[in-house]
Amino acid sequence: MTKFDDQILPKTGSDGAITVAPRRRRKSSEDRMLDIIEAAADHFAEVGFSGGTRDIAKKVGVTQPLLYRYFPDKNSLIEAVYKSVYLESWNADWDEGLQDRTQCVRTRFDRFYRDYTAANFNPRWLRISYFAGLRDAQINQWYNHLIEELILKPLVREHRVELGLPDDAYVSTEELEIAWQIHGGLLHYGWRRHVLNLPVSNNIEHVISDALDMYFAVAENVYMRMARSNADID
Amino acid sequence: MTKFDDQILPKTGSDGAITVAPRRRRKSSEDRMLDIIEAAADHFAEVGFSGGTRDIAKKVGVTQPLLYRYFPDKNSLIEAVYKSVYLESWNADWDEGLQDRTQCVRTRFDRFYRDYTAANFNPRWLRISYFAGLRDAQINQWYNHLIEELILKPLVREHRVELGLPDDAYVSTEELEIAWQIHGGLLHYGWRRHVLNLPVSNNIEHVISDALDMYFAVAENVYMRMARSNADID
DNA sequence: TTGCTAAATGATCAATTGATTACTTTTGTA
DNA sequence: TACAAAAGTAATCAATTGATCATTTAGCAA
Repeated sequence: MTKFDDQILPKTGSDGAITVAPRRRRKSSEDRMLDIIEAAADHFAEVGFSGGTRDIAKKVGVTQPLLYRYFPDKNSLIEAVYKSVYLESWNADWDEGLQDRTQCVRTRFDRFYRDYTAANFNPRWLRISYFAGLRDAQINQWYNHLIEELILKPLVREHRVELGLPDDAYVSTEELEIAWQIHGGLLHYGWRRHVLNLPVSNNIEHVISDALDMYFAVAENVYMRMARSNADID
Repeated sequence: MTKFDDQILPKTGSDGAITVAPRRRRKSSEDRMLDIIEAAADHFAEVGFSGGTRDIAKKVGVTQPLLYRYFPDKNSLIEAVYKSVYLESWNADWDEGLQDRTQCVRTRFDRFYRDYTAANFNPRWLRISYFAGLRDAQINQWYNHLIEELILKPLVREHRVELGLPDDAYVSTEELEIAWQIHGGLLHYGWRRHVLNLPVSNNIEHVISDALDMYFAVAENVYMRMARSNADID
C-alpha cells in the first residue's frame, strides 16, 4: 500500500481505455514550484513570515523537505512570495490609462483606483504588504517608489497640464505628500476593511470618489503655492 | 563571587556612614514589572510578537525564567505591552480640547493632530500597532472605535455646528469615511516615515494642515448630500 | 519491458522555543 | 540577629524550528 492508494485513480472503461484524464501523482517542477509559492503566500499572509515550513508543505500536500528542493532556504521562499504577490497584482495597462488625455484626469484616476483596489484590496495582499514592510522595509520602499513614479507624480503632472499650468516634470515633496494623502487614506480603508475586519462603508466607489474630490479641491492651491515659493527661491 | 560583585556598591565614608544612596541589588516587584514590559515593547516592536522571551530577559538584564514570575505566559506579557503602549500614548486632555468652542474647528483639529502625531508617530508605537493589528484584530478594533468616537465623530459634529447645520448626533458611514481619509492618510505618512524609513516631507505641520484643508474643502458638500438622502428616505 | 532521471519521502540533526522545577540570595522586619 | 517572604538563578524539559541526507518511486524514453 503506497501513500497514493487513497487517491482517485484514472478510471478505465470496459474496453480498458482511460475515460478520465490521468491525475499526475508527481507534478512538473514548475507546477510544484507555483503550488509551493501559492501555499506559502497564503500561510505567510495568515501568520506572518515566521510561519513554519511544515505548515506550508501540509497545505501543498507534500513533505517539508521537498520545499528545500525548490528553494535553498526559507528566505528564498519568502522572496519568491514577495515577487509573486507584487507582480501578480500589478497591471501594466494602468500606466497607459493614466496618460490617456482623451479622458479628464479625474475620470482617469477614478478608474485607476477602482481597478487598483479591486486587484489589491483583499486580506492576502494587504496582510503580506504590511508584514513585508515590518519585516524588511526594502521591498516596500521599492513598491512605494513604484507608486510615486507611476501613479502619484503622473497625477500631479497630468492635473497641472489640465489646469493649463506650466508643464514641469518636477514634483515637489509637498505636492507628492497631498497625493500620498489620497493613496494612504485609501490604503488605510483597506486595512480597516480587510485586515481589522471593521464595519466600514462597503461602497468603495464612493470612498474613492470622495477621496479624489478632496485631492482636486486643494491641489490647485498647492501647485500655485509651490510655483510661488520656487519663484521666491530662484 | 556572586553575580553582583561587579556592580557599584554603596560607598561608605571613613565613619562608616553611607554617603551614597544604597543601590538596590533587587528591584521591587513593580519596578521590575515595568522594566520587563518596557523591554518587551522594544523587542516586539523590532521583530514582532514572535520575538523570543530570552531576548527580552537579556535586555532587562535578568534570566528568562524570571519573566514567568511576573506573567503566567507569553501572551499575558504581550497583552501587558498592548495596554502599556496604548495607554501611555493617549492624552485624556485631547477630548476636552476638541470640544472647546472658543476655538474654530479647524484650529482645534490642527492642534490635536500635531499633539497626536507628536505623541504616537515613532517607530515603536507604529510598529507595535501594525503588528498588533496583524496578529489580533481585536485590540486594533477597540482602538479604532476609540478614534471614531473620540476624534472623528466629534470632528463631524463640531464642524456641522460651526456651519450652522442641524446638530444631529448621528454621523453616517459616508461622513465618517471622509474623516477616516484624513486620519488614515496621516497614519500612512507615519508608516512611510517611521516604519519604511522613506524620505518623506519632514514638515509634519504642513502635512497635517494640507490634510485638514482637504477635509474641510469637501465636508460641507458631504454633509448636505447626507441630509438630502436622509430626507429622501424618511 | 527495461532503465534512467528526477520528484518525493522518511529519518534525523542541531538549535531554539515557551515553560517548569528546585534551589539560592537578598531584603525587610519581628 | 534571626528568619521568613520574595526576588532571582541554574538546570532542564518537551515541542518546534530550519535544514540535511540517504533512500524510494513515479514517469518517461529507448
